[in-house]
Amino acid sequence: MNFINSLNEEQKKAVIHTEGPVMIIAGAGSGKTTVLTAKISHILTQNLAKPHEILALTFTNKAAREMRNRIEKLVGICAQSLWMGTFHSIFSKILRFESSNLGYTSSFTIYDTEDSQSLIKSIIKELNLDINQIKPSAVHHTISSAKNKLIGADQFEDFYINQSSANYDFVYQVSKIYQYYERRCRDANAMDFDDLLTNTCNLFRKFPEILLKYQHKFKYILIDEYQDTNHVQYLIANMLASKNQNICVVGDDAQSIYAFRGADIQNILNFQKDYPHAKTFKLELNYRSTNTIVQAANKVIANNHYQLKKNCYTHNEEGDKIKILENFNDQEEALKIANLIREYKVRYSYLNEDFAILYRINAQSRLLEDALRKVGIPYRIFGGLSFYRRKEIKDALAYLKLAVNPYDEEAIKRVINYPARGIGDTTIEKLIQLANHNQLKLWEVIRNIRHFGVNRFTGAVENFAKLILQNQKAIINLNAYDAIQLVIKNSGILNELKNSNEPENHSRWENVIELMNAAQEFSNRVPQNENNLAYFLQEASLFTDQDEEDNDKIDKVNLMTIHAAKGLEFSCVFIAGLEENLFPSSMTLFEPKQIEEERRLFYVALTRAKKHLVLSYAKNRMRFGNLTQTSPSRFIFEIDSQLLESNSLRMTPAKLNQSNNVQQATNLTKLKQVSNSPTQTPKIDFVPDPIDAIQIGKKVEHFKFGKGIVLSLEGKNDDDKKAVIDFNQNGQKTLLLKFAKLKVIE
DNA sequence: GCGTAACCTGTTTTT
DNA sequence: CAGGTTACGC
Repeated sequence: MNFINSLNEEQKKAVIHTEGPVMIIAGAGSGKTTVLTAKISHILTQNLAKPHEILALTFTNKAAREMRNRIEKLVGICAQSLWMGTFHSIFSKILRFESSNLGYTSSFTIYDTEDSQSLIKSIIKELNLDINQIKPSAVHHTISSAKNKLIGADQFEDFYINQSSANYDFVYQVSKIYQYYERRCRDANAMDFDDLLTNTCNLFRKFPEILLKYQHKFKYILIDEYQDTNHVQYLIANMLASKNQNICVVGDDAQSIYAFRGADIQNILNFQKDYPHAKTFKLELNYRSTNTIVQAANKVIANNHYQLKKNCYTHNEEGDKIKILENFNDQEEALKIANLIREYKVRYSYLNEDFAILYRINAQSRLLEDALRKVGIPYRIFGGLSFYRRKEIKDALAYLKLAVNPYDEEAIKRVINYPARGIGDTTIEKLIQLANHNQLKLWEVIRNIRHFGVNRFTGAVENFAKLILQNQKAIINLNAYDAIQLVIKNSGILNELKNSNEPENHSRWENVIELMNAAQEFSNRVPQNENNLAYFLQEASLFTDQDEEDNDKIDKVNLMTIHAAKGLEFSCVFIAGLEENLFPSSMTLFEPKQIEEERRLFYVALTRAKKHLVLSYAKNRMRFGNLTQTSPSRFIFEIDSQLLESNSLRMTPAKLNQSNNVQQATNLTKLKQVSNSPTQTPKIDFVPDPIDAIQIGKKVEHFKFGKGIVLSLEGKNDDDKKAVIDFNQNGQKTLLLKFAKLKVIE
């Protein structure tokens, strides 16, 4: 086979070993995608399986699409029937077939993060809890990680209350919210992102015959980016593979950067334990970067404790040294980067698209954009607000969702008064109350509003119900495009936007039109049986920033977060904002494990570069609206200084972990940030006995302290005045507690 | 019920 | 700085 001959020896071995469990550890730039594509093509051309018998799970839709296209070039049109996509999209598809077994209809809708948090927020309000103490985002995160461990609402309290670091109050409240949340999602015939995984898992556990069907169906299972799978994904993959044992996982533990989202690096570290007969292949030859870049990356990642042994190397040229860009402040940084891009374009004959500027947080893009505009360099920005998350698009989608699933509570709340029909917050609250008291679903109350007596708002609610019912009827048997046209027209959104005086509403109008174009494209693309609103909405819900297609072919510089850059490569990479507290992020400074994830993130950033690498930091940066002094990131100093341009680093590293004093100073900074009165200096009282520390607030009874100090802060209320910093023996692990908002870093 | 203006609060990363 | 929330006047 032609495509096999072009591989190197290791790659070839990994490709032709098709039977039994296989783990491929693929270093950055080692041709991972090539191997996966070749492997699937090999299975097909050897007639080991039909396309629809192969399940290939990827991390993004875009990765799936690209791989499918490449396979199609090798083996032809049959690649279209491969089961290839993200965990979430493949499992949604399975869940639509099997939904009735779980008590959903096949037209269930999907709640994105915003929907989930909005629902949690209303539950918190209904329970009369303080929104400032129990934050919806924190609750959602806690529920989400519980779901990823397959801990249901009924087991939640038992599970977490036994943890030594548990905050009883919080656990109790979340447990309650969790139970309501689950119930409301089910009533709404909606699944959140986590449900798409846990429901699939539960489906297979409860119905062995269904599991068996899919075990037989999928002769080969391949999983890309295995280092970023979470526990549920891991369990499902193992269940599906247990019959044929043909599971091939591909990944690089050094590039695991999604632990915050539940990814469990142990999945890849333990693969050999899970499958003792597994064959492991290591792809260590880097085709992408210069030797300088490969060595720098190796040196950095060597500082991590949790990793598989690997020796990445390259036959590429030595290449130029890594440049360090020191700047007075963040504005100067942006401007210098922009100017350097202009310079490099001439010196190395690069195009705009050969450049990427990577950063830790999306907020950093603003200044960079300003500078690029000023210098006249066109740029393309990835991430930020993706098309399907914009307000006007979500409004339009809400009407579409209601047409297939009127029970969708979040969709109802979104558009019941948009365009305005005189149904305000109080009315909505009343409707929800009616639903709760009568054990009904929100839609059932709205549809039968007259049964609950006649009010000022009855007519308005009735009209809304009529509109939804009308849409629901009208779209039966329509394809996605025709359905959208009809529903959008009925909704009155376009008129609302068109008649508005506000200038930004014109572009919103254009976006809604663009949504209709997307539906047309969808209807032309998908097979007949999937050409309906439910599937279109599913695609929209699971669409991510990283899937965004370039809609123009103009040569532009690329701007994105490092997370968004995973899997991409550029000739010249700038990493901006390499400062302590920003990268590594201030949120991660206390836990070695989190620092390791930040380091892997840095590793990912470094290894995106093919030829040139510029590391940049500013000595002053605007944060919280005021100027703060910074010190260069510890990660810069982990690179061999011989690999850096000489004399380029003028500042010395912040002294880390040298003594408790320094550690305390860091913690104080941190505390000041947390405190409501950051300008005031905290007074420090040393408390020799840890018991004293425990007695300060009732809520900490469940914590175990090592040696601790107590700080009294000049806060607005009593809670703000109390904080405890706890050091364990080696002075490394730090717990930071503030009773007002107990923030625990395990 | 709705619109505006002052006010508060808090910053990772995203399927 | 920015977004989200509250207070207030219509």
